[in-house]
Amino acid sequence: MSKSHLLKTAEIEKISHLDYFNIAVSVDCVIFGYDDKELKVLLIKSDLEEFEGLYSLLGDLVRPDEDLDSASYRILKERTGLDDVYLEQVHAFGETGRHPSGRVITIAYYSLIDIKNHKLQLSHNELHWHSLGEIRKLAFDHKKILDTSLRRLQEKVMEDPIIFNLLPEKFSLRELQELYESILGVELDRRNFRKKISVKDWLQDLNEMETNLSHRPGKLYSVKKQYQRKIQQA
Amino acid sequence: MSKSHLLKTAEIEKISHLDYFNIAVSVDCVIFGYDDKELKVLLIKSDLEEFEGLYSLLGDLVRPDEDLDSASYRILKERTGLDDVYLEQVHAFGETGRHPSGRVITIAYYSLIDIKNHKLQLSHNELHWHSLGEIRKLAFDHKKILDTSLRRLQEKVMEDPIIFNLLPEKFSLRELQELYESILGVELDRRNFRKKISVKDWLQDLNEMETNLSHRPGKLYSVKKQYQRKIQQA
DNA sequence: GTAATAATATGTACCTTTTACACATTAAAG
DNA sequence: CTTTAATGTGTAAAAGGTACATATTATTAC
Repeated sequence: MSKSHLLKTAEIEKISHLDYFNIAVSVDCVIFGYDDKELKVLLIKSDLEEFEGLYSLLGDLVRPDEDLDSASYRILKERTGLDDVYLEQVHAFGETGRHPSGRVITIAYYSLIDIKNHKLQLSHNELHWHSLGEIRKLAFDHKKILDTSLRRLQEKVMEDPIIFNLLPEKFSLRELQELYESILGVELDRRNFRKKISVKDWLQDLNEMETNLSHRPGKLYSVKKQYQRKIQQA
Repeated sequence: MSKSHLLKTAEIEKISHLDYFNIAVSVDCVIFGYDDKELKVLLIKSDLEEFEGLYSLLGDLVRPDEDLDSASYRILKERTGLDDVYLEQVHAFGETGRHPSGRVITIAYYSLIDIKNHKLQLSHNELHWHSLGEIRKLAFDHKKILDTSLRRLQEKVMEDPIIFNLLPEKFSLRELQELYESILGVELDRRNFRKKISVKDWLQDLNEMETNLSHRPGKLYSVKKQYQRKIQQA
């Protein structure tokens, strides 16, 4: 059961005579990463016949004895090996027809991880990073979940210092700006961007420079300790 | 079952041997109203022994064949007789210990209704309007749900024309300002408030005046037709 | 070692939005 | 017709956002 959040039809039927307990609850994680100057999301090939060839988000059923938040942490840990991630609940999706095998409502979370730093065990898992621009269709209602999560991330990213979860510990202002541009889908003016960031006072100047570039290196920064929040409560 | 969203312990135990289907799903509605210059919320006396004397939000279990949104509409309709209301999903609350009788996760919605216009059948129902300032403690985790919903309403109310769901069809700018002040918990400057509202262009000047006042009456406005949205999608 | 390259770092003028604040007007009541 | 209790309105200052150009620096190629 932990290998997939998909329900087998037999399991649904076994309990369908019970009136109020034949709704299954799952958690789906929109795992955002940033690499190669593009915002990406971690997807798995759907193993459901109905969705052959399509990818889906990572999810699993919620266990009777675990909190919703814990379930999303567990899924991330099981699938990626990571346990030090930013996670935030987005929305509950519960239309009757959303799962072909039966009634499953799902609570969507998004998470932000630093692809480079955390080496995932992707290969044996059929997990792959997909650029957001290239995703047209996903299994279930996962495209809608992805869109909603991205919108939520966009709304939040200028207000709260969560973006640093997508970056390595040390980064330049250019890298930070490029990441903002990927998330927001707009180009930003460098001088205005730096002004705006410096007003927020999120960054620690490390007095170090980029290395291994074929041009003038930029200063390196990290996020100040007090802004390294990983968890977001309701 | 439709009379309450509370679970009887026997029902929980009957299905507890099933691994993934003994999570019940409920919907709880934070029903906001505005009357007597105060923001109010509709509560019912808890019929659970554990919460004797406490009030709780209106909720019910989600039926296997109904969408989450439909469930929240149904609850509102059953409890208040209203079917023309603004509803928006807020958050899923799913800690293991949140319901004393078993595992129940709940999806919270808030709704905005015009108390004066819609005469509810409150009496036979043990339903009562409570001023937000006076609520200290509620059954279950409903205080937390209420706080989260209010915060969400506050974030949204200056951006989207949803506030008019709390007012009668015709209202003065003073009434509108007082309502904003109740929701946001701050005092607003009259001239600046009017400027801000007029920029948004949400209002239709009705060329009518208030009546039955012992002072100079104000102009009456209504929200423009195109902003009379009732439903809010994910 | 000098020039070319490709980036970093920085400031100012303009415009828009937000804030603070005061006085003339009006309908009703006495 | 005076008092009351509210409505309706504008302007100046501050803060925040936008548009925009030049000097500097580490590296690479010659």
